[in-house]
Amino acid sequence: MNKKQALPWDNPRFRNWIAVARAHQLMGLTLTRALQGLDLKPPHLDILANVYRYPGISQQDLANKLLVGRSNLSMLLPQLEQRGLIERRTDDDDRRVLRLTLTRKGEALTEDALTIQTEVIEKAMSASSAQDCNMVGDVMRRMLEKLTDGEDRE
Amino acid sequence: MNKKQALPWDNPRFRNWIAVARAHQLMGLTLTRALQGLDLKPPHLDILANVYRYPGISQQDLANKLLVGRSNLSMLLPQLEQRGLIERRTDDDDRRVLRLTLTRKGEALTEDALTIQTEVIEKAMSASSAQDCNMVGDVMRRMLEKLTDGEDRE
DNA sequence: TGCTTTTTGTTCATGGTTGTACAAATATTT
DNA sequence: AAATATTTGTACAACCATGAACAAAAAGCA
Repeated sequence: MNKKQALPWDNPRFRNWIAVARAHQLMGLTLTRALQGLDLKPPHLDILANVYRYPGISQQDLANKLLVGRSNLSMLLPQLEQRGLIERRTDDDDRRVLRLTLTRKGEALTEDALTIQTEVIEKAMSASSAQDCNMVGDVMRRMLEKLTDGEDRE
Repeated sequence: MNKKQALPWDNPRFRNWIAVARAHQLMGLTLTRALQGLDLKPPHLDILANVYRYPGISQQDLANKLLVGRSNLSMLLPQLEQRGLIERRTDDDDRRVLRLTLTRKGEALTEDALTIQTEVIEKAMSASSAQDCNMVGDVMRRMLEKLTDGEDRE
């Protein structure tokens, strides 16, 4: 009869990954709402947080870290620049690249936003032990390796 | 000196969640490329997979399952309908709701796409034991509970 | 040096997602 | 029964993200 040919939902890895996807999406929604008082959305915070952590990063390197296209940043960065959160200065050694840094205001806002994000994350993960959370991180980092490995060749 | 006021990246839960977010995004990119032979994108597959699993589901219920807005489905479903993958029939008992089902063609395509998705997932998670994967799923499901709990009250 | 190739960032057209405002059908209240 | 409220799906404008085509700068090579 071949009822439904072994539903993927019976596959443990499949089912568990779906849970990851749902959790991530719901986290995105929650974070969006938590950040709206700062007039920030998750994509903006991703940018700010990485410039906060890696001052002077180039747009290309930032795009690689965020796993987004360069054109994306070309659209978003001018907004953040006009809001006075970020500065773009062309590198003297290589006049193609724009180096990104946060302004005072940008740093302050980023710290506020990261505090909020951390609270949301800690609350959401509070039902799991630190050990379990580390296990999750380990599995994810192994996945990142697996996925980036098979990527270059081609 | 207050160097950088305890970076969130020093927080284990924060750091582990960032790994989840990156893995999810990279998985999305990988799946996008794996599906492009079928002319499907992940959002379309999400819809098809859920209609496959819950035939006769309403658009509202589907939106809830996918954690997206109704308007989103109002935009996407007509496309899938015109491609002959999905059928929308108004419920006789409640003529507001549209009940969704897959056509033969839609079922076949969905099965192909799910096979591909399952392969991608299994490959990505192949570096982790089944037990670890289950642990990940458990943590994620607990997060979903935590996040949906604090949501309604307001 | 002069030519080609690569890298970096921008622009533009396209498509997915959202929230708001709306119309129709149903449920609830009076 | 009549008025009101809620629910379901749609229309529209705004925003985010992408890939392709492009210009400028740098690197590699003849």
